[in-house]
Amino acid sequence: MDGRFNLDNQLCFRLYTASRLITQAYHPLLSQHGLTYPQYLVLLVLWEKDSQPVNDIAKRLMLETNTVTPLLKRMEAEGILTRTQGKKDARQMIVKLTNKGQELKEKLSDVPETVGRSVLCESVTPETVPGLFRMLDDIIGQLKHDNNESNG
Amino acid sequence: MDGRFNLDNQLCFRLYTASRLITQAYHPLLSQHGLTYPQYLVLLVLWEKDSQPVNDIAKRLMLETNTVTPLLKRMEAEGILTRTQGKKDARQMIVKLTNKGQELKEKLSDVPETVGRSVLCESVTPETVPGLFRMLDDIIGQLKHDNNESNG
DNA sequence: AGTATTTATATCGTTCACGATGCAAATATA
DNA sequence: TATATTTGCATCGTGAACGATATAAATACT
Repeated sequence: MDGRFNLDNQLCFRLYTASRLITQAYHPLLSQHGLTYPQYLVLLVLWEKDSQPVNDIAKRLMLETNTVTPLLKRMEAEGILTRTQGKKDARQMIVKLTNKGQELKEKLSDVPETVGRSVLCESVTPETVPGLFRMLDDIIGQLKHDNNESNG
Repeated sequence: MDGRFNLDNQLCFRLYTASRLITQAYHPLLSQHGLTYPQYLVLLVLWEKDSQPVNDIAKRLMLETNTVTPLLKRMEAEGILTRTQGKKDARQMIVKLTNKGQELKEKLSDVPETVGRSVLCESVTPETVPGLFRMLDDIIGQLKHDNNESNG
């Protein structure tokens, strides 16, 4: 009768599950290089633009600095990047890839395609993906706005 | 040139972000009742069908028992449910809602609608949601299959 | 200049996720 | 019936996420 509480009707559960499972799909590809999925996301950001303060990385990933800081420290301990105090602004920590971090770009070059292929199916095709992206981007934009509003 | 590594091209990042943000949207609604989002998912499962072994709950949520067990223990400590050894099979722990757990169903009755409204936007409407569900279900089905295969 | 506020980052505590592993009960096989 | 395998759940260790809070540097204000 009242399907409000039905798990199968929940958008969030689908997003939560899809996110977990696709992260699991990345796992074998990343773990052989000692990386986790969130660490891979940091690399994507730094490959795009090297030498950024913690805050810019966090904003790009829509994460808090209290999530990103320990993550960066682990990556620093692995020799993937360096964290140095900013010169203009001594509060900032500038994050910069090491050679090892830059070399990972080549080593992981087939990851996007491999994972991309693994999600293609009847309803998810090169034709339908833009529509899916649009909906997810809209949801993200909406929620980012709402969540910020309710905090102040 | 080569957009393979562009964060904006990544499906997983969108799913990961959308999942996090929508979970954050649940937070104020759930935390006033002392619940987390994964705990709310357990309640959805038990409201659907009370008195289930740990394994059935884990399978329904597509989680491992080593994730679900501590979660259930915390909920037991809160007096939301009970865990009792199965009679037919002494290995099973049967999870059953307490009165408090059943009463939460009424107290949380407006949560699905509230969260549902908060994600509606131009491209996500009652008309387009079934298509979105279809794609997410396909992705989940695909990855569940793949991930199980690669383990054995 | 001196004080208040904001900003950038970090620390702490709690709760997931999950790989690896352990253990006891149930089941299959010899 | 004895032994091997499978199954259901739990424990342990690690790495996120994130709310709350702390701290120091930068900025605004008086």
